[in-house]
Amino acid sequence: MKKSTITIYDVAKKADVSMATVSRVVNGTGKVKEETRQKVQQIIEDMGYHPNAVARGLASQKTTTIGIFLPDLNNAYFNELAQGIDDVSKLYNYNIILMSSSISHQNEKDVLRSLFSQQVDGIVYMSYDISDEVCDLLYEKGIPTVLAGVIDYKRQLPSVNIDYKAATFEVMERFAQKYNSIALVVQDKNTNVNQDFRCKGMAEAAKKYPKIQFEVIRAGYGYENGLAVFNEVKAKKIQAILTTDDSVAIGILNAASDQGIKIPEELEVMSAMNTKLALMARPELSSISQPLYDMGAVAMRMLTKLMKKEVVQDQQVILPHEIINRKSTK
Amino acid sequence: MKKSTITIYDVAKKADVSMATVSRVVNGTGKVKEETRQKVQQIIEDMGYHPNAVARGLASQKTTTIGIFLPDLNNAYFNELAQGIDDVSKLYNYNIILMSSSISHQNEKDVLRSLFSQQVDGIVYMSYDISDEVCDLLYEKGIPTVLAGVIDYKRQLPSVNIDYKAATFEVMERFAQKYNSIALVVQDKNTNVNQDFRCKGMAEAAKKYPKIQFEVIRAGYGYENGLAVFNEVKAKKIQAILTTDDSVAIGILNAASDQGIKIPEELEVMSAMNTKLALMARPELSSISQPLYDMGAVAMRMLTKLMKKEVVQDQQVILPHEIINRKSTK
DNA sequence: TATAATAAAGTAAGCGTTTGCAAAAAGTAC
DNA sequence: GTACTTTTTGCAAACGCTTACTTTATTATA
Repeated sequence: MKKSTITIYDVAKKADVSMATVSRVVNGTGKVKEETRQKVQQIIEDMGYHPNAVARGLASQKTTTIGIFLPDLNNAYFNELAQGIDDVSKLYNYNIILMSSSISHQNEKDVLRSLFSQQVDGIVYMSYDISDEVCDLLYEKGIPTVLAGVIDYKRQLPSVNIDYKAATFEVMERFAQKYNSIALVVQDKNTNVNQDFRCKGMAEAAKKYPKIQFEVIRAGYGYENGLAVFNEVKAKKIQAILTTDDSVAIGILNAASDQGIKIPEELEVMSAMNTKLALMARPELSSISQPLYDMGAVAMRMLTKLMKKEVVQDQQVILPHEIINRKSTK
Repeated sequence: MKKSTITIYDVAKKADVSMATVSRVVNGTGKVKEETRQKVQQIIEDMGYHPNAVARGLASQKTTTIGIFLPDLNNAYFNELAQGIDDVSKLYNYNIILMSSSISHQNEKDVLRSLFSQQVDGIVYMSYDISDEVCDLLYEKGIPTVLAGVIDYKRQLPSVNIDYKAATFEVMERFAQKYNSIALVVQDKNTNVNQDFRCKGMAEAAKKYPKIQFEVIRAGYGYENGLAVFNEVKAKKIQAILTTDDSVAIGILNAASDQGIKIPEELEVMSAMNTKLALMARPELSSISQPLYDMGAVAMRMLTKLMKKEVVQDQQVILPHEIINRKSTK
């Protein structure tokens, strides 16, 4: 155990200056004579003084802390986003308070409120979707917030995404040129905007290719659900499939292989997350590539601007996507 | 934008009591007459008052926040541990400040100090290993800390682990009964205690089975390194291999398949993390199972006790491991 | 050299809570 | 009704730092 904490006051006394001066050299604010600056700096180092972030937060009403909200700590999609956020936040010296809501939307508002009471300077919100309620709460609170990989219906909140609708359409169109039975696997949430966009993309394709049969299959997230959904795929004689979640796709892939169905010859599978799982799958998983890391990074960068009250003209960022053909599509 | 924040003072005024009383009902501390309690409670709800965690932290010297330190945000191993931590922390109403050190040990101490200045009540430290320096820093600071999935040489710090040496020995022994050329893939850090234990486990097996050739292969973490390491495996005609990292194992698996090497017939592969990746691999990856989620949970539980200054008799927890045979071993 | 600017340093009032201690109120026992 | 407990409450001092404002020192200007 060390001796009790050293405060700015201790430093001031030892340096024979006022706390204000010490504060100034610590923060680099205001004018301080170079000479005193050095003296104080030296003493700070000698004493091993480290400012108390909590006190600072209370006094300045800024915590240099941002809240990151995500539904699941153990999910490659959010983790890659989070990594982008984390790296940029480091660049700007922000600390991160993590809040996971573990699936249920129920307590989301409480979680958020807890973030508020922590006085975070800003929030990056990630999720499969965002409810109007949450969106309003965030908006009304007036605390800088940006959505990453998710978008709200009303477009009240700044966000960083790809164009889900267009991406889906592209894939669907490509499939439509070769097959007549195509499926989109979508998660069974009701209020999911992102999924909505995907469905719209498919609808558009369906309109353009009226003879082709387009199917929506609803399934949960995760590998097991992919495994499970394969039977439906098989029963319906689907020839090509687009999923949202890599784990689901891999489930389908593996279920197919296990049953001796050849991929991509008998079934083409494309996913839409392009996490690093895609490379580990066999056959390697084709995917719409969302630049997850970049999305996180851009979101965080935007948030720093918002927190500094800089004007950000385009608050609805759409990053380019790609379609990456690996071995699960022809 | 909402009207400016409501403080405990506002509530007190409206309820016509002192701040002290409001504080008491908020925290459930001290005696308050049931009648006033209800009145105040009501007003709190009506006004939508939420205590300011920062001020509270400053006044009480407790932030109900713990720091989680990990090297990589996007790594299934740490994520599963983190999930265990997160769930338990939720149970006890602790918030989480996340700090990732992104690989380099360089700035670890700074990162930790930043955690200190945030006045966290406790720390869960995860990493591939822990340097003596960091260990001492943590120890001297006297802030409750527990290591999860890692152990320090000196055993100064409480920790939760499996018995790496024994687990390795078991696998090695099993391999030794069938083959005469066996490898252990280990990460090329110098000061890695966990790896050390593994090597010791192998050494023991080597001693017991002197005719068998045991090999240590050094490689970095991650899928690509697994891919890369396969050539060495092949060149040395290794027949069975144990890796630390699932991604590395999958790299080996895939490289082998890609080159037409049959697994497990021509090469047995076992890993030691048993993240959910193991199930997604084809063939499914056999693995020593570390109960990662539980390790995280136990670590966090222990931390709560430490923070409450309860005595914890056994501070070096060893959780049982299993050897799970899937399809990559016979 | 006097005077206006400007730079450097200090003062002290917060920031929103908690909490030890004291005061007031409500019970009890006689 | 008095004296003494025991509850309830309120007061006000921290907690460690920032920052508007003031004072003092320094430099530039004429």
